[in-house]
Amino acid sequence: MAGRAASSAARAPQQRGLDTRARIVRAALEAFADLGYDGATTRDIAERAGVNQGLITYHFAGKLPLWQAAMDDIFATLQAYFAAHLPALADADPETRLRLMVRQYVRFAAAHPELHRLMVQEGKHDGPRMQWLVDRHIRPLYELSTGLIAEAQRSGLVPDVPPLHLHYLLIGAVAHLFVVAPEIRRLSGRDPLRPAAIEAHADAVSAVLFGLPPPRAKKR
Amino acid sequence: MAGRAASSAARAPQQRGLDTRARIVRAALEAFADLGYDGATTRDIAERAGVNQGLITYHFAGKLPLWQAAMDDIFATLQAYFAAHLPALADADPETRLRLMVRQYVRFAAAHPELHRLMVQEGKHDGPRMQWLVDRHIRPLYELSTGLIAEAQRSGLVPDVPPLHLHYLLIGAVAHLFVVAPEIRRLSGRDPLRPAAIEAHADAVSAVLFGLPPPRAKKR
DNA sequence: GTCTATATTATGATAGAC
DNA sequence: GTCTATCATAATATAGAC
Repeated sequence: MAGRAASSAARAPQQRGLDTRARIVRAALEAFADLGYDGATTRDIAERAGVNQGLITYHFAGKLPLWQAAMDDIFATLQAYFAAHLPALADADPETRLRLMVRQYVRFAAAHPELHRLMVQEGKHDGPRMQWLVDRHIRPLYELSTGLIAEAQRSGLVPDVPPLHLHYLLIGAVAHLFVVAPEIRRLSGRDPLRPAAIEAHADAVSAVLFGLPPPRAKKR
Repeated sequence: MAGRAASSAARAPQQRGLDTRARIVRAALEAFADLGYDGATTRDIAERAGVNQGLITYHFAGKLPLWQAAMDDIFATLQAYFAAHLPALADADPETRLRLMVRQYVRFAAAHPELHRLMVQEGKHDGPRMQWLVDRHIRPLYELSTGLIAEAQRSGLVPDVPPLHLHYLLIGAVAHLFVVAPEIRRLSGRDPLRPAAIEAHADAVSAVLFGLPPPRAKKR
């Protein structure tokens, strides 16, 4: 009884809270991405998470800390995604590796359009939130990306334009289709999040960035 | 006196109102683009326009009609911009004409980042506002753009990928840099809205879309 | 940990003075 | 046409029951 109570006291009091906390974070990601920081309400987030609004103040100190936790979560997801997929292409030639990295990035953007929705929401106006985001998450990714771009340019694999421009050009080229997926559904009746459409978009990005098709080299 | 009163009654009673109405519309464009439909408040819009909040109800029926008027305004600006610039390149060869059109589009996106901010805000979630926007403004532009893309593909000027994908790829590639300009300023210390940066971005888009540099053809 | 109040503030819309 | 004043509603945050 003592042992059971002890283990229960050491685990359960956190476990349920951690589950709830995670559900709130995921609900917050969707809400902030859809409606922006101001547009999203803690009541809406609590409702999406299936919990009471007062719990947000308990698990987080308020709306801003919740937003910060949500941003930490999505960037951790991004990092875990690439950590899981990059080793698989370690033994490819540089061009194939680059093409596959771009394809993985397209797939991630399709699987998590909320990341780019959040980045657009926050990138539009300077302020404490953006400063926090740039220092904590954006700058490290930017350094990594522009480093890879400069290397690819030295190898002649991608056009020799300023890495800053190529970096943001690529983000927009990859993500915009998925960011406005509901618009495209209404406009064309087709769903850009279908696997076939995702691969078609990866082909399209590869074609404009590297030259024509990705696996099969076509001569004409 | 009758004539003066008549002309005054036919003009002045509207003129001041029209000026105020236009100032409100411009303020609304900025607010909706920055904060989204829900995040933007009529009080904030009135303050940006330098008028009282009650005036919005007078000039527009409410928040939604104001949003519609703002969308009509920015798309009219887009149409006027291309109507003013396209005739100048009527007597160029097809490739030069395409390159210049893309450059003009880059310049417009830099001059009016609020258009793309608004499109991202509204393209994310379906609903009556998006339906109105697609039917009234997005679909006609989409038909025009994909028609031009298909023609350019038949001439071998741009990669042969689905026009839907190339259309949204291009929008993202062109506009994202300007949409998140404040982020880039904080990240890099450089302003993407400088004329030199705008032209550099047009060069970058041209390089990835058409192949290397724009005016001077480089052989290697 | 989770819930039900509630205090305070801010929103969209309206009524009426000028 | 433009303003001030106000209503009803909904927001964040907090206090306290369970």
